[in-house]
Amino acid sequence: MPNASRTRTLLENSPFFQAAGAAAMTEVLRASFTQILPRGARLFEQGDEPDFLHMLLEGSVGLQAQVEGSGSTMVELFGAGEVFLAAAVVLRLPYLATAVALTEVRVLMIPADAFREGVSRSHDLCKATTQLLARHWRLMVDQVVDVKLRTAEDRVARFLAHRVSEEAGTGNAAMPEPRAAIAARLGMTPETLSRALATLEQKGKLRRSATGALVADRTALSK
Amino acid sequence: MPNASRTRTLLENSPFFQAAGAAAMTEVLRASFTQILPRGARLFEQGDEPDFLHMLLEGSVGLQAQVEGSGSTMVELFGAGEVFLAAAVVLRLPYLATAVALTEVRVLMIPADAFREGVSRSHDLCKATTQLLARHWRLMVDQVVDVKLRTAEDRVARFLAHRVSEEAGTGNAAMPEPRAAIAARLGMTPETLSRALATLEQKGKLRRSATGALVADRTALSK
DNA sequence: CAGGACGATTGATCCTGATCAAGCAAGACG
DNA sequence: CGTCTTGCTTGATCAGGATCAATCGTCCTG
Repeated sequence: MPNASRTRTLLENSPFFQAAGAAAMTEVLRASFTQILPRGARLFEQGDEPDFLHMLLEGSVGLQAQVEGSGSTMVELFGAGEVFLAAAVVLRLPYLATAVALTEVRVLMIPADAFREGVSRSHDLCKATTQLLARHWRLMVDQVVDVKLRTAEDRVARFLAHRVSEEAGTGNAAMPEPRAAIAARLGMTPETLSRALATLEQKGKLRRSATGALVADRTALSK
Repeated sequence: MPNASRTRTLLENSPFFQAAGAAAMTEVLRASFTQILPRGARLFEQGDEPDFLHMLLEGSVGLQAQVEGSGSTMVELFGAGEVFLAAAVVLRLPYLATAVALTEVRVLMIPADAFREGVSRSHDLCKATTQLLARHWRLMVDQVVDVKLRTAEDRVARFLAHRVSEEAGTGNAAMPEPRAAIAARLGMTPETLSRALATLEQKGKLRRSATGALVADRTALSK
């Protein structure tokens, strides 16, 4: 399938597009364009004024926050179909984090002005934005609970279980992004992540396929 | 000042009310009422279907999330003027956390139906909601960064600095909520909070007034 | 094919903050 | 007015995960 039509399918099936409705979206999309970036590229930097709202069409992007003198973490990972950093765009406030391409990515760039105008003009688009932000808020709540309450091994198990449930069918947990990024998202070092994976494998909750991909027993993982 | 008019003032000055505009708000407020609850009361429970959007008029409320077998944390603290749990109301999804009154509170109860209808009818109210959610998302991002990257003592210092800056004028950091709640919000035990406060005091970044209230040197705290 | 370079894994040790356990101050109540 | 409760503080010990360090495997490149 060529890129153009795959983009359209992905777009139209995304929850955000669904909620906003085709009418409002085509308007906003008129000003948008797609871009392909290699692993390691930065979509924007912490502190920048937001010029674009992004929708990830393919690949994986990490939101990396750095703190003077204390290193950096991955605040969130986004996969294909996700629209991100609506918060900064809506508030016209500098990004709190840098967006890094963790794999090669194809990303739809929606100019911030066009988006804000769309939100102003279209009530449906505004409502869709509200739902998007509400969902994202809840994801962050989940993460806070995870980091504060669960052990490193638990967090890894839950992360894998979540990945498995996204990958409909096969009990396969894809981890296309570098270990260091996943570890940072989970609030641990790569060493700890590695050990947790080893432990889970040893407990039989996980095994490696011939290709090295992780195959998980979902029911075993969630407990 | 009697409660009724104080309520009106607080309401009209809140960022949410400002953004939504008086017209849309009066409509929504028609169905609302205020309630006074003692410390320890629960406004709603984790898992409940949201029946109300809440606006805190006085006092302090904590969002407490509990995890089977791993205890519970305070995900967020809300003070007077804050509107909370718009996310659950917007999505019609069960609350992820329990709301506990950490002091005696006066709270405006906005029926979820009335609010959702208001958002559907009024584009301004919808825009105000996106701004509210965007702000709340950023608060959670801040917290994730804090918990993952900073030491307990740093988090306490930053928390105090923030409280001081809210308390315009006097370098006074109010802590009306129980220590255990603050500690949980900061991702530590009450013991660790206590020790951190002692250390900051000893470093001269903090002192106690005659009444026992904490007085902080803001510039010293932030570094 | 040798030589790096980089990411993941494994091993040894250390440190922050949790846990367990007393003390202590202040209000509640018979 | 004593005692009981509750919340905060202080002390001693423990453990989960970080850090430091070495090894391994894979890919890249000359």
